[in-house]
Amino acid sequence: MARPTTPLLSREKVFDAALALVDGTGSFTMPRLAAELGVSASSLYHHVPGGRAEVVEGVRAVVSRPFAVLRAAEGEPWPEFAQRWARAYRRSMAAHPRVVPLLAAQTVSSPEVLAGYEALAQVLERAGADGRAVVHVITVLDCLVLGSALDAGAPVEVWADGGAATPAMGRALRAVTGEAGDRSAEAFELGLASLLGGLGAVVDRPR
Amino acid sequence: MARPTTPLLSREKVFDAALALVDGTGSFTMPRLAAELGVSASSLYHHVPGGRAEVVEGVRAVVSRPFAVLRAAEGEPWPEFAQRWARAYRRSMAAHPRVVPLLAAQTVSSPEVLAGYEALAQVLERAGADGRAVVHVITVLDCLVLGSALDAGAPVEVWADGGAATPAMGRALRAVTGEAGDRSAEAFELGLASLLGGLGAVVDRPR
DNA sequence: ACCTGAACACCGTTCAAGT
DNA sequence: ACCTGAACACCGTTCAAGT
Repeated sequence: MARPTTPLLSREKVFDAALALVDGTGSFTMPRLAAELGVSASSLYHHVPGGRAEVVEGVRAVVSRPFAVLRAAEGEPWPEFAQRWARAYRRSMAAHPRVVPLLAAQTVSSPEVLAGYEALAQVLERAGADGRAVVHVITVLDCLVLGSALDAGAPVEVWADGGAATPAMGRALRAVTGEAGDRSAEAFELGLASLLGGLGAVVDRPR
Repeated sequence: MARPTTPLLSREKVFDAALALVDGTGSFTMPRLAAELGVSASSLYHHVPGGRAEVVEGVRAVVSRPFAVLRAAEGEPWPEFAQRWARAYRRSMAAHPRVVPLLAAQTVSSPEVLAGYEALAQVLERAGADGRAVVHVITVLDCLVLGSALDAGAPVEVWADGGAATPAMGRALRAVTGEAGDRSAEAFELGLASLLGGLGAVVDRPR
């Protein structure tokens, strides 16, 4: 067919298909992605010249969208916004658990996602935090979110079947399984509440 | 040469060489690993029948050793041990930043590393924490450690050169660069202190 | 501009063959 | 038991060729 009258591909289509592939199978390859789109592998490079790494970054932007568009309301206190920020970020990632390890292996360069970080930096700055405090608070929240998103995708059974080798872990897990609620999300909320308490001192009274 | 009188390889040698390769280049492949060991790729499978995934798990065990051998002292209070635990775990990982994304992509199955988690579970259990509390506390600390270890390996320049798009992040980072001290480690300490404060309520007064 | 097929240098893994 | 080379099905990426 060579050049079709209307393009078969677009960046959007490529990223969406890649996300669907990772959600469904846990990984993606350029040939499989092309097949899914009914196209040859080399066609992808016309729309995504950066190749595989650019596809991953595009998937990051798609997955992070609900988080990346967050902006503080007029006069919203920083702890409120930081809480919204961290929750939205984790939710975005945890909704696509198999994508997270893929993203963790690559540095953030998507402008949309960077804008999400900038929003929090501005709120902290306006609250009177100095540079150190801004960097530390964002780093800590980022760590908890990323760690929790990874955790949300990992199967728990590992610990349980350790059997004789990990009796205390086994007991704790048996006590929790079958309960309502999301173990990973609950732990995240516990951690977030603790962090926001502790971080208050750093923002409100910069050293 | 076929079968040598004394084996050329051992599991230890394979794991150590893989770690060195990842530390040095950021990744490893079976052929490159074999070349580094002066051996053919197919030889590796005699010592590591599980292939690539087993090598990754072996590297995890090597990297985590300083953490995995931790045990609580007689009568050591749980917050003290939890702090030692989290610090040792993060230090082990942050010492090999390029290995962390590799490990994050794969579920923990190394018995040595699982024993490290079991040690913390036992301390929490003895302190009177119920199953829910044990699981939540370990999960939260695990998230912070893993997130921070990933963060420790990521380059920061990304934010700075966003330029006009991320002015507040840029200001904050310029204020911090050139300072003594490790940004990632400081943020981790801040987060750890906050968490241990907040988690106390859950352990000491299980719901 | 956009798609294709052929080609290149690489993967991870298996397996019969050697000692 | 331990190492080898050949083989297999697969990668990511490039590029000349077509419309």
